[in-house]
Amino acid sequence: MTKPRVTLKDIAGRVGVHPSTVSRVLNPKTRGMVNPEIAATIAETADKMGYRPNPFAYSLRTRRSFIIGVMIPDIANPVFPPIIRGIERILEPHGYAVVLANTDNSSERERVSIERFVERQVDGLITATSLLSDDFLVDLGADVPVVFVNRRAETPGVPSVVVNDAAGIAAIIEHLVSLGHRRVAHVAGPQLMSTGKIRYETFVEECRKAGLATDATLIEFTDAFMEGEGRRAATALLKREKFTAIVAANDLLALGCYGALADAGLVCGRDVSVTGFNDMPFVDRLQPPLTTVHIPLNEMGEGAARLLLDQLMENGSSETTITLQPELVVRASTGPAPKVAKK
Amino acid sequence: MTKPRVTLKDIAGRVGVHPSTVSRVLNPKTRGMVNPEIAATIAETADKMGYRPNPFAYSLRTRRSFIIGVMIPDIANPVFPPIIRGIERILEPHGYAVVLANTDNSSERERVSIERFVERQVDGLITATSLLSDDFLVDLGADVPVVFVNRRAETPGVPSVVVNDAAGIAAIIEHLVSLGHRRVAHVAGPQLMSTGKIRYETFVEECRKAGLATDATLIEFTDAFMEGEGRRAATALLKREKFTAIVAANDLLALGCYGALADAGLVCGRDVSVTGFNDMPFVDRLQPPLTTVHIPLNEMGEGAARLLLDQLMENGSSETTITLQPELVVRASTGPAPKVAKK
DNA sequence: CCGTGCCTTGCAAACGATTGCAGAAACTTG
DNA sequence: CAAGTTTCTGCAATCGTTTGCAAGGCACGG
Repeated sequence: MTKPRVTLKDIAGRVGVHPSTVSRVLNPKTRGMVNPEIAATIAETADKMGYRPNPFAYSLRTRRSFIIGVMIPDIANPVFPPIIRGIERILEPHGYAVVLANTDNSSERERVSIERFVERQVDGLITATSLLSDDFLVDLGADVPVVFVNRRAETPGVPSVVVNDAAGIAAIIEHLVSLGHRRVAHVAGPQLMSTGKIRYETFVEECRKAGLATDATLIEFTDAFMEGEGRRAATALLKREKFTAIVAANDLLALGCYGALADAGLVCGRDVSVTGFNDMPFVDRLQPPLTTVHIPLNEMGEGAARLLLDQLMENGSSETTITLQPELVVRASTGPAPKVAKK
Repeated sequence: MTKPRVTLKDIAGRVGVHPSTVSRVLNPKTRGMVNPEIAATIAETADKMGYRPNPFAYSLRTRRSFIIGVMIPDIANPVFPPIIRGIERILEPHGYAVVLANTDNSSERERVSIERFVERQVDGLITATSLLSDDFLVDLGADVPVVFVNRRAETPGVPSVVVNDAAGIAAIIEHLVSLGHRRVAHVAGPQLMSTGKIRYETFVEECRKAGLATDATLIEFTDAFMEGEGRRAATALLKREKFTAIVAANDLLALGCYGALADAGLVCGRDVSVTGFNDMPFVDRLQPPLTTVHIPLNEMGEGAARLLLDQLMENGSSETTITLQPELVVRASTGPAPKVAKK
């Protein structure tokens, strides 16, 4: 029993004008073209009849879908929901809908997601921590505006919003040094991702500057920013090295470290300190609460959405990269270095 | 430099047939109509030319968008991501894209979200823990199939997937009784939501059956399933009553109870036991780990998607309500009742 | 050899908007 | 008052599909 939708023609018939006139009235940009009196009548009856433009007809004609694709590794990772809400907060008022794609860190799934997006003719793309190289889109022959979030673009000119990873890592090292730690291990993120790479490089650099131990064996790389990998890496480190603290490249990896420490019968924050990165929701409620670097997730989303809008509206977008400042949050997972480095 | 998309006409021109023939070949249902040899040629060149159907033209003609709207309170609430992934796992292989709407528990925002969905001509709707009455859609004059998840429909015939709340609450009470608790408080959910209501009613019923205290003052209602409300409610309870355990209507409320206990200088799990509901991600890592009722979030999403597909395909869908069984998970937030009920 | 029916295929009309173009009416202006 | 200009509105094409209808070709039976 669907009551058929009201169309421009219906309104036109009612008012006694041509559909194109109705179209012009209903489009703010062209409304000025038509006689104000008639325009008022049209607008009124359109309203009265409950007119809703048919998005397909509109999109077919104008090739604008008002859909934005957002590609993330996994919505179940608490880092992403706030980013997404930030994106939606900005985009929704402009009439855009957001379609999500979870890739589970698989570059294959990234490919098909993007292909799906292009098929669906999204007007723009926001992609978080992607594995693919910058030019994945030109390969597809599509010129969809893209914004990276939490991933630095190699190509200059590709807009992205990132945090100052180096500053965050530096703050962590400084904090650990002030607590007396001298041998600090690093559970590094995937080096294919810009965040993983920069955090690792900064870690090495800052340790050197601070005069800390810089043995290569104090570092263990992971394949993915996931808890399981963190656990594996920390276990390996505990097996081969002595240290009093672990700097994990993000919170999820830190969570894995918690597990490894528990397995080893060590108390996190007393025997070994652990730090994370991101300050994702709920890490303040962990056992123990995690010392980490807070990054403004909401603003990252909003920034990405704004950069995208800039491109969509062809405003000579002034800025192309937004860098946000992180902030160290000290909680109970870090404490004074114990006298003797635990094995 | 967008290379213009390949259309049916392009292919037709290349092969030397009419576009409608190409259309028939590319549509599995009508492919049988056309000469197999020609069909093969067409399929091949379509493939070679990289044909991608224009979704707008298709939707305009057929009035199917292949978009499903999913309405939830807040994606940042860890209960929902697994549900959403479940939905997508089922829907995506059928070509459907999912558009999310966060309502922040505002019925006003629910209204506008639904209106947006209808405007966009979604093919179906899945809505989680909605405040609106069952018939919100008929008011809109739209006949979009709907499935409720985690919300019981009042109207019979409206498909929904829910968990057996009563069994969950019963298990909790049984557990608390076995630990020696006699005075148990309840932080009840909003009574406008079916889950809040059923859990509350079952709580009262089970307390009575088990011979526990049933003072009305042992119960405090909340306006929303949110941490802040849980904290407020638990604080109020602590101020006016004696009890040794709190049954919260869900995990978020339980989290609020944690806060209230900490404020009062009480140790959760020793002085006062706390239970939740849902077993959302990360509650096993809380301080202390939360005793709660596990519900299969992924399956809820999958079930909802399947029920929706049933409606979309007009299969005489056999079942209309899926009820999933919950399971008590005992962790450290519950312990033996202390000798003297804490005030 | 012709009528009947099936198998293919093309034609053209939708679906519901947007928009360049042209013409009619109204208004300036000298 | 004529010529030119502006303002408004309608016409019709277009976006890329799908699909009812009709017609051509061919085989077959009588």
